[in-house]
Amino acid sequence: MSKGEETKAKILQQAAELFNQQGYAGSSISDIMRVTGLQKGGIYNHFSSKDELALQAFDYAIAQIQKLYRDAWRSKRHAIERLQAIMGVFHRYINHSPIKGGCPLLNTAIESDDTHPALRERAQKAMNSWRELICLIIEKGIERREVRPTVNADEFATIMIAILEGAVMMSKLYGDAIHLDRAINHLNDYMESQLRI
Amino acid sequence: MSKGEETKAKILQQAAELFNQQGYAGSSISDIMRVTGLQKGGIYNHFSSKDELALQAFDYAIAQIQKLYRDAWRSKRHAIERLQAIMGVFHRYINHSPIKGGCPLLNTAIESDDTHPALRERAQKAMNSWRELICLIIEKGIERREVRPTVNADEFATIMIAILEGAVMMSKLYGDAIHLDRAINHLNDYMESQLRI
DNA sequence: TTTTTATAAGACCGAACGGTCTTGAATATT
DNA sequence: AATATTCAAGACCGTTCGGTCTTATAAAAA
Repeated sequence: MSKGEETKAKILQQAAELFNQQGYAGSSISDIMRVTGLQKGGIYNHFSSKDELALQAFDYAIAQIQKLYRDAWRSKRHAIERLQAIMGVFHRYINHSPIKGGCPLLNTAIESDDTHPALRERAQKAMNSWRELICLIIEKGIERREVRPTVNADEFATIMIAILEGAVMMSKLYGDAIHLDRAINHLNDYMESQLRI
Repeated sequence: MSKGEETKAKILQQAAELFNQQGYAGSSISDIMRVTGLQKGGIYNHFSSKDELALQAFDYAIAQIQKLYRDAWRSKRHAIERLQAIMGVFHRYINHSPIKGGCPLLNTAIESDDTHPALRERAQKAMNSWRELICLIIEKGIERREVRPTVNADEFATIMIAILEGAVMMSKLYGDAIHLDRAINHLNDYMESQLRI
């Protein structure tokens, strides 16, 4: 990796964290200069605009967590265990994350939905890929007789993601992990009683 | 209501809607001037700063929806019906709201948690009052033998709010009400199978 | 080692920001 | 009807915004 590529990666990492805490509208170029320790020239040499940086920083944040998901579910064979592994990654990511500020998908979805079409589209795609991952695990689980064939994968994905993201919002609001813990307990109970054969 | 009080109320209504769509950092005084049709003098005559307006606008938005909740649950006698009535208000509020942009509590919680302590505190209080309302309904329901005495009211409140808010995020992200509908169906099923005696 | 290229600094720009203050007009009070 | 008060307009202020461009230097290629 050349000097320039290294600088660009560092900007993305630090900008992603800043955006995740302060939002896109709430973060100025000066803020980015401060956290990166660079001047304007150093930033605009790699990104054509604040907007472009925001889009790439979001993609960077999502790519990071997607890698964690992939590793987690591949390490398990049973569908229920795979879903639990994903919840475990989510839990760890929120409580001691490489990118502070909670879930980038949640934060970006909330901020962009009425204001920033390009960012919203990226958030939609990230959400699609998460939903599809959950659906795939469940459908494979049905094939393997681990999950009841009556389960609607798409509906379960909605419920699972909604509870996790809603609970993160509450835990961050209070600075208390208990809400996310309750959400995960609820999902575990629900999977045992409604999904597992 | 005097002329001035009327103007102030109009500013609050329109600012609340703007903030709910664009966020606090994403809305400028010029934006407020545009939606209210007033000049700076007209706004700063009623509010000492943008921050003060933001706080009062949030309180205004929350007071509006709290009134709807109160009316809804008082119209029912059975605990399960009361919870369903609250979900009904939430559903209607999101889909054809007096204040566009989704749930102000969700939006404000997400934006304020790392950036705006005063606003965060207000969001915490609003969340507390929602949780307490749900707890109260359940505890009364237990007393009246409508709800199983084993139910943990506080835990249920977390789950109910998390699913609803998470699902609103998804429905707003996609512009598709299906996710919120699924969340409400899930909660209804859950209440029937786990709460109702 | 020399030459070329990539990289980051930072002065600079116009526009927009949040906020102040004076002033004329509209509204209440008497 | 006369007076006192409230109210909103809008010019104005210093600061910060996102973004551009030239330039010295560091890194890479020859």
